[in-house]
Amino acid sequence: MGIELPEGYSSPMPAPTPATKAPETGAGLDADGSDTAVPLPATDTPPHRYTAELADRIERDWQELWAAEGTFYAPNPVGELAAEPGSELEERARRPKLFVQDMFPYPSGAGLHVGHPLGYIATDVYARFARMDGRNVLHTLGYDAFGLPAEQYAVQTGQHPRVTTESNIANMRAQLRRLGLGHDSRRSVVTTDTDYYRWTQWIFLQIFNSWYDTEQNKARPIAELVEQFSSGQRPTPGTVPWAELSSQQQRSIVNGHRLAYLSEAPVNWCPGLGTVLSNEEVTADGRSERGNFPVFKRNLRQWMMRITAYADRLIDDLAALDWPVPVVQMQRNWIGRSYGARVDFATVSASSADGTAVLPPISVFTTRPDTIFGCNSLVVAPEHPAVDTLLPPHWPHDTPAHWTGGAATPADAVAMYRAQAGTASELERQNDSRTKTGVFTGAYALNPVAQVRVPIFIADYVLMGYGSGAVMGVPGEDKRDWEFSEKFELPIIRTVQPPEGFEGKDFEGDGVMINSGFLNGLPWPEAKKRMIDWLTEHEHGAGTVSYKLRDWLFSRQRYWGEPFPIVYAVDDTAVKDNATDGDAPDGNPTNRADIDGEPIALPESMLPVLLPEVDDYSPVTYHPDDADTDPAPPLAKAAEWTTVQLDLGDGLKTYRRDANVMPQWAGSCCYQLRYIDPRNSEQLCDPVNEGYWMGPEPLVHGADDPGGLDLYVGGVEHAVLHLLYARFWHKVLYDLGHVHSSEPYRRLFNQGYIQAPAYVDSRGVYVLADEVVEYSGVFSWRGQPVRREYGKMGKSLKNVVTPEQICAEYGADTFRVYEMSMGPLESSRPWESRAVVGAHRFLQRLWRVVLDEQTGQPRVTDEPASAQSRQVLHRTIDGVRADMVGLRFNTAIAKLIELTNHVTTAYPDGAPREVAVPLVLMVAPLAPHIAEELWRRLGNTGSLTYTDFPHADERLLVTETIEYPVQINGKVRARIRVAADAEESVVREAALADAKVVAYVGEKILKKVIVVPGRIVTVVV
RNA sequence: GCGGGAGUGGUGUAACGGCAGCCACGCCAGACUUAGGAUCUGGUGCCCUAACGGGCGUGGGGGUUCGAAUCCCCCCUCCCGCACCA
Repeated sequence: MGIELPEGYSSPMPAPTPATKAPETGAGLDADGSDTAVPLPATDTPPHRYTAELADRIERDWQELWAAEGTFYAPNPVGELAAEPGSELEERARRPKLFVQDMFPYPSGAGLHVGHPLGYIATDVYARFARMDGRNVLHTLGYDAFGLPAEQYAVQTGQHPRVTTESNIANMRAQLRRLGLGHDSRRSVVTTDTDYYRWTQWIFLQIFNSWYDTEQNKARPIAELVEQFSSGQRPTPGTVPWAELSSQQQRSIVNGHRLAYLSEAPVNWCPGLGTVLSNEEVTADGRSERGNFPVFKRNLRQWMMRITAYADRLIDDLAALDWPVPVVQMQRNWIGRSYGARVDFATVSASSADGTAVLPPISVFTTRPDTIFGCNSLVVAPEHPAVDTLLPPHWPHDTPAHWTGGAATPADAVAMYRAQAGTASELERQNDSRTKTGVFTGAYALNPVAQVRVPIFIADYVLMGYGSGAVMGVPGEDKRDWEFSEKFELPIIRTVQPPEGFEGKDFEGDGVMINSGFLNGLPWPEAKKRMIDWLTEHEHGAGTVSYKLRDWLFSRQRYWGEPFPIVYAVDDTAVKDNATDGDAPDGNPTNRADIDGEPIALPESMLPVLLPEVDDYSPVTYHPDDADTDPAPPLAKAAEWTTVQLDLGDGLKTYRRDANVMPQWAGSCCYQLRYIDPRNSEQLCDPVNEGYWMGPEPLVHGADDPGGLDLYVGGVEHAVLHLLYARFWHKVLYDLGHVHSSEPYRRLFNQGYIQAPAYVDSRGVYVLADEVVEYSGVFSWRGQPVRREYGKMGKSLKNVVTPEQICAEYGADTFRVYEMSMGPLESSRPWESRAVVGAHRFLQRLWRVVLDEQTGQPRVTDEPASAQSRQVLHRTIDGVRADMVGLRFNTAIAKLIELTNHVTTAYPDGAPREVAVPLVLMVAPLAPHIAEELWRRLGNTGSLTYTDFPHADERLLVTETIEYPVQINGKVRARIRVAADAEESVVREAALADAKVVAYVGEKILKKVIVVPGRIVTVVV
C-alpha cells in the first residue's frame, strides 16, 4: 500500500505567495514618484504578537522537548518497551490503552503536499485528546518502503533502492516532524529493514506451514494434516494408502493443501512490467493498475495464497466491525458470495452412432435452479476444458446456418471463435457494445429435470473464472440469456409469472412459478428450495455457494521486495549441464535442474533470507503487447545467491532459492503487530503485548468484539486490496494462536481528499496556480483570463501547495487548525490558501486572551467569570469532548472559536483564569505547540500532554431561564423567557399572553398549542 | 446496468424531526496607519421597503407530522465502487 506522492515534485519551493490576491495598484511608486522595491516591513507589530516567526520558534522548541523527553512513548506491559519500575512511564502503563494508526505511507522522493498529512493530523488530534483523557496511547508511523518507485529509480540511475529509500524516509520524517505529530518514535518500523522483513518472512512460513480445516473452520498446522493422513483418519486422494506413497508423492499432496502454495494456473501476466499481478491489481479494462500496461491471462506456476478459504469469515466478520458502510459493501461485493446450486447436465453427442453416447457431465452454477424448466441451452466459457471432448466431427444435420459461425466443422468454429475472443476481448470490453457472441459446439446436453435436449454453445459472456465456467441459458429470467436467445433464435419460455402489465423482456423479480412441472404455483423462495432438494435427492446437483473472490497471486518478478524463505532441491549435475547449455536460469520454479519442483520451507532459524546485492535491478520487460513472453525475476540473475548449500536436517545438499519476491502488500499486512513490539527479536510480537493493545474488550465494545486496534485512518483506495489481505493474514495468525484478536482493525475511518484549484488558459494549458490572481471572481494569469478547475494536487496541474509553505507563512499550528476546520474529515474538499488566515487569526486571538502583546506577560485575572461565561465555557467543553470522540474536529474548532470570541469581547482587559485555562487545554490537541507555550507561560512546568482534558460541570449545562421561540402556523413570531423548570402549562400561558402572539392570533380560534419542553412552543390557529 | 454516498448563501460549511445558515473565507463599511497582502470593530441568504416591517428560501415534485434541510415515495444532477459474477 502506501500513498503515492506527486511524481517528480521535489522540495525547493517557490516563495510563499497566496494564489489569489488582488493586483497591487500603483505598486512600486512612492509619493515622489520614484521607484521603490517592496513596501517596508510592518513597524507597528507588537513585539509579542503571535506571528509566523514566533510560532516557528515555539514549535521547534516544543518539538525538541517532546523528542528529548519521550513525551509520546507508550509503555508496553512486557518486554523491552515496558515501563521501568519507578519511572514516569509506570503511571502511563496503568491507564486504559488506545491504539491509533494511520495507513502506512510509502516514502516517495517527491515530498508531501498539503493533502497528504490530513489523516496524520486527525489521528494526532485524536491521540492527543485521548492522552489528556487518561489513556495510554500507542500512535506511531512507520514506512512501507518496498515497491516499484524506488526500484524503477534504481533501474534508471543505478543507485541502490536502499539508498533512495533511506533518504526519502529521512526527508519525510523531517517534513512530518515539523507538523508536531506526537508519535512514539521507537516504534517507527520500516518494511525494508531486515529486522522487519524477517517477520514478514516468518508470517509467510506460518501460512505456508498450515492448511484450512473446513470442519473446524480454521487454519491448522500442516503437521496435523500429515498426522491425519498417516493415521488414516483422513483418506488419501486416490486409492493408494498413505504409507505406500513415495515421500515425493506425499509431499506433493501435502503441498496441495497449504495456505500458501504453488499453482500452475491462469495468472495476470504483464509483459510491460515484466511481472505477474494479482486480480486486485488489474483494472476492469484488463490493464495494470500501475503503469496501465496490458495484462494477459497465462498459465504460469506462481505462488498463491488461499484467501478463498476465508471467504465466508471475511464476509461474516464484517458485521462486528465499526467500518464505513461503503467499505463494508465493497468488501462484500469483492468476495461476491452467492447462494445457488450446482446442476449436472449429461452431455450427448448427436452425431454418435445411436445419438445418445454419454460423455462426462457438465456442471453449471446457477442462483436460480427454480427456473430450470425454462432452460433452452447450455453455454460454456470458450476455454472450458470439456469443450474439446464434446466436439463431433460434423455439424448435426439440422444446425441453423448462423449457429456455425460459417465454419465447416464444430472444431473449426470453436477454434475460430477462441482466436477471435482471445485477441479482441480486451478492446471489445472497452467499447461497451456487449452484443452477445458465441458459436454452437455441435453437441447437446440433457436438462436433468425437464429431460429435454438443449444445444451446447460457447460464448465469451460466460467467464471461466466464476462458478463452474458454464451456465444454463434461461432467457425468461436473465437479461444476458434473453439477448443470447434472441441472437440465436432459441425458444423463450417464462417460468416466473411477471406482474400484470409487465412489458419488458426478461423478468427477474419475484413471482409465482409457471410452465415448471412440479414447481408450478410455488412462490420464488420455496421453488428454489424445492428444486435444490429435488436435485440433491436425484443426484443431479446440490445446493452450493459461489464466490467472486479468487486466491491471491502472491509472487512478483521484481527486485525490491521480500525474498521468499523457500528453496528447491536441485540436482548438482543438472545445474552444471544447465550452465554449459547457456540456459539462463529463469527463476521459474519448474527449472529443469529441480529434482521435483516442490517447495521446501527454510526453518525459522535461517531467517531472515537477505535480499542479495545485484548488478541489475530490472526484471526483463517486454513489449507491452507481447503476451508470449516469460517472467524473469532479477534475483534469478544473482547466481551466487540462488544456488546454496544447506543442511536442512538430512546433510549438506544443494538447493536453489526461489527467485520471486513478495508483493508490496506483504509488508503492510501485519505492521500493527510490529508497532506493538518493534524490538522483539524472539517473536513477531509478544502475545501479552498484543493482547493488551489489540485484544477483544467485550466489556467496552460488546460481547462480539473481535478486538483489533481502536482507530485506523486512511484513504478509501485501500478498501479492498490492503484491508482484505491484512484481515486474511490476521485471521491466519489468529487461528494459529499467535494473536488474541480475530480482526486487525476494529474501527476504520476514511478521510477525504484535499483537492486543489488548477487554472487553464485559453489554449487549455495549465498555468502556475501560484501566479494566478483573482479580482471580483475573475481569474487571470499574466494579464490573460484563465479558467478554474478542481483536481488532484500535483505537478501536472501546477498547483502544488506544500506544508512548508503554509508553515513558513503561518506556522504548523495554524496549518493543523486549518486542515481540521475545513469540513468533515470524511469529505473531500478544495484547498484554499487564502482561507488559512482565518485559522491564524483565531490562534492570534487565543494568544491575546492569555498574553499581553506588548509585554508577553499573562493578562489573565483571578476574577470570577460571569455566570454567562461559565455557561458558555461548560457547554463548549461538553460539545468539544463529544466532537473529539466523534472525530468532528471542524465543529470542535467552531465551538472553540466561539468561546474565544466570547472571551475576547466579554473581557477586553483580561480573561478570567477559570475560562482561559480550560480554553488553552481544549485547544491543545488541535494546536499543541501554542497550547504548550501558553500553558507554560501561565505558570506551569513541563508538557500538558497528560493533563486532564476539561470536564463539563453538568449543573452549568442547564440554565435558570429558557428562551422559547413561539411558532404560529410554522413561523417563529415571538420569543418568551420563562424559568427553566416551569410547568408546561406555565409556558403555554406565557406564550399565549405574549403581546406579539396575541396580535397574530387575534380573533382566531386556537386549534392547538404544543409545548416541547426546553425547545419550542407551537401555536396552530 | 447494479451497489453505495451526496445536493444548504458568492465559497468551505453548521444545524438530537423543533429559531435554517454556527464558525471561517470573501465582500462592504469603519478604526489604527505615509503605507497594508498586518491587526482590530461592525455589517453581510435572496427579494420588496426610505424605514418599521414583510415575503421567499436547504436540487425538483409529492407524502407523513402541530412542525421536515433532516423521515418516506418518485424524479433530476453530481461523486465513488463494481461491471456480462450466471
